Amino acid sequence: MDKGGGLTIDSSEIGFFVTKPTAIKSSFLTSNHPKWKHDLMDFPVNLNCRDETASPVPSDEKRIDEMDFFSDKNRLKDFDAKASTIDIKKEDSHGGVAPRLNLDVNTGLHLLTANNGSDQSTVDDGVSPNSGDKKAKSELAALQSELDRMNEENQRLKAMLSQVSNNYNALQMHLVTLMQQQNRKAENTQEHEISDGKLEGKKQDAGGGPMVPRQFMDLGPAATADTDEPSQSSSEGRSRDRSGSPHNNAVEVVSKEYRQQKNNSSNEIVPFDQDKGDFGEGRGIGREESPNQGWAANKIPKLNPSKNADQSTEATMRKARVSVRARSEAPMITDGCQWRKYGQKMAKGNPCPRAYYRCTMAAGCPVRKQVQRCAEDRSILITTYEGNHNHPLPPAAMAMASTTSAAACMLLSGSMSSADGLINSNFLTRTLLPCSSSMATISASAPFPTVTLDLTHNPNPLQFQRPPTQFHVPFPNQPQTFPSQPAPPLAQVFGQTLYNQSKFSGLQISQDVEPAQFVNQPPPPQLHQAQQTSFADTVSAATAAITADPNFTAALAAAITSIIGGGVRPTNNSNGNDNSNNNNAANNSSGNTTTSNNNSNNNKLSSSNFAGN
DNA sequence: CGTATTTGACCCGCGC
DNA sequence: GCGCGGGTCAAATACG
Repeated sequence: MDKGGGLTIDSSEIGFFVTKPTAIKSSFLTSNHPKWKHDLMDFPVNLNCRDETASPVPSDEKRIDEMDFFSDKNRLKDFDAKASTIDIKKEDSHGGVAPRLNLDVNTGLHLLTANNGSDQSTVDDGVSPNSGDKKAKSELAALQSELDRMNEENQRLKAMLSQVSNNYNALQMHLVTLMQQQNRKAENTQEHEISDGKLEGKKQDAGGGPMVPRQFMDLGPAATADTDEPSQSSSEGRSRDRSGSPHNNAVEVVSKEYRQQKNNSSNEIVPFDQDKGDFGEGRGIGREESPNQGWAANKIPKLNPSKNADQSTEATMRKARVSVRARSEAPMITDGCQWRKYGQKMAKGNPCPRAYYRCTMAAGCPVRKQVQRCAEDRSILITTYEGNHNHPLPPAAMAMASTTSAAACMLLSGSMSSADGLINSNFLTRTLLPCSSSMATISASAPFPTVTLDLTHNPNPLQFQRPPTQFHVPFPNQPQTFPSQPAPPLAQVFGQTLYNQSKFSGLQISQDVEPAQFVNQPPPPQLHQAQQTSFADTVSAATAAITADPNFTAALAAAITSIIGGGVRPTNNSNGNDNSNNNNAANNSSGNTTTSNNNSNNNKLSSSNFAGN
């Protein structure tokens, strides 16, 4: 749709929620113009019309007219009067330019063709002869009726979306309530266990009622949800991976992953339970990332004959991946983690090799990532993450980890928590990156459910040029994230966004900052209040507000965008360069990666890994 | 010499 | 059953 030419209406832009469930591309027609923001939900068609000014008409004239014309939909309805007004003004100021101007106006109304010579003659005639005027008026009337019809349809779609969103939110809240009840029951059960030792019956009672929410939103094997360090037997019993294979390491990793997964399951119910062990935020990330289990773990379920339902869920979770597309000449984007390359393969359909990295910040960390250049545009680096860290993360790694984990969680919540993938996928698309345009792509058709964060179409290049503190994730024990970095890592913006938004997805978020507000006390939806508070509070309040008001998304997008970037530019002519610069800057300033993405090694590795092959 | 990278071989899942 | 492709291993190699 972003390639849609001229003023042609794209159905996905008329109602972005009417999209395919399998491959949804966020199409937030972001524009920071206040009028655009205001009309975003009411008349999204306007935005695309304005964004793409491919007409040979001088851009100054056209832009001004289109801005005035489309920025207020009411003017469309009163077009007759307004059109003549514009004509007069233009004639006054530019003289003979008037015909061109009218051409633009008519083009905009047609919304179908970029240029229409008949329009020009029509409107030219409309200035003088009566017959032409009538013709123009009749045409305008037809257009107006068409416009009304489209508005009506849009309203209808909006109503549908609102209803669906309300239902979803209601279900989500209900789920949270049930989970809390379950948690209380579990606690009571434990108390009883301690007091009178009656374990079995109580556990069954406790687990009997809340089974629905668990099935509904199970992000992990919940059988041993309350164990901090689940027993080896239970985890290993379910994590048999290539038990006969020589991949002992994989088995070990998988076992750890399952333990982690169980923690995830419990923590999503106990949002304030964040002090298990010393993982801190890194652990929080790991919990969020419960759906992302290690590469090797993808093969587990086939060797687990029991608990089919759970297995399918687990398989889905483990297969979840988060792919980040960014323009970068560096061989690898800097995400703050230490990676060791353990393989490289030529993938089918791509002349560029795919490099395999594993996290080496801690022994047995299951996180893997694949790095590959885009076949179509080799300036685009595709980094795919999978797995959750089992160790504390440095501040520099938090953003990307938050990004990937939150994206994965939301992806899985969307794909698993409801049978209606359409709704959830769109919900996810809308909520993943409301401040960006065409950045989040959810692909359920791929072998693995994948969230693709496309940073190659950065709608607001300026946001990366801001001081890093503007985007600093306010982790309490990380006072300085990138003190010397000229530009924040690309992940940071997304990290904050996704991290916060993952809260209202109802998933497990238990980082030290801001105990999950959503689960217990969703703040009231007050955008204006949010805009005036700190960034963290702002986003938290805003995300919580979404849960109460689905129509709040557009406003939130504008709010976050204004906060983060100070303004979204509808044009993205230099996006690639900006992103590329940003990535390189991030690479140059980070010394956390042990792979050769530092200054001296960039060229070497780049040539050997990607260019040479 | 220790560590990281390279690269061919191997394992596994999947489709035919 | 076989071939293909993705993912991983581990010996060889490179590098500081």
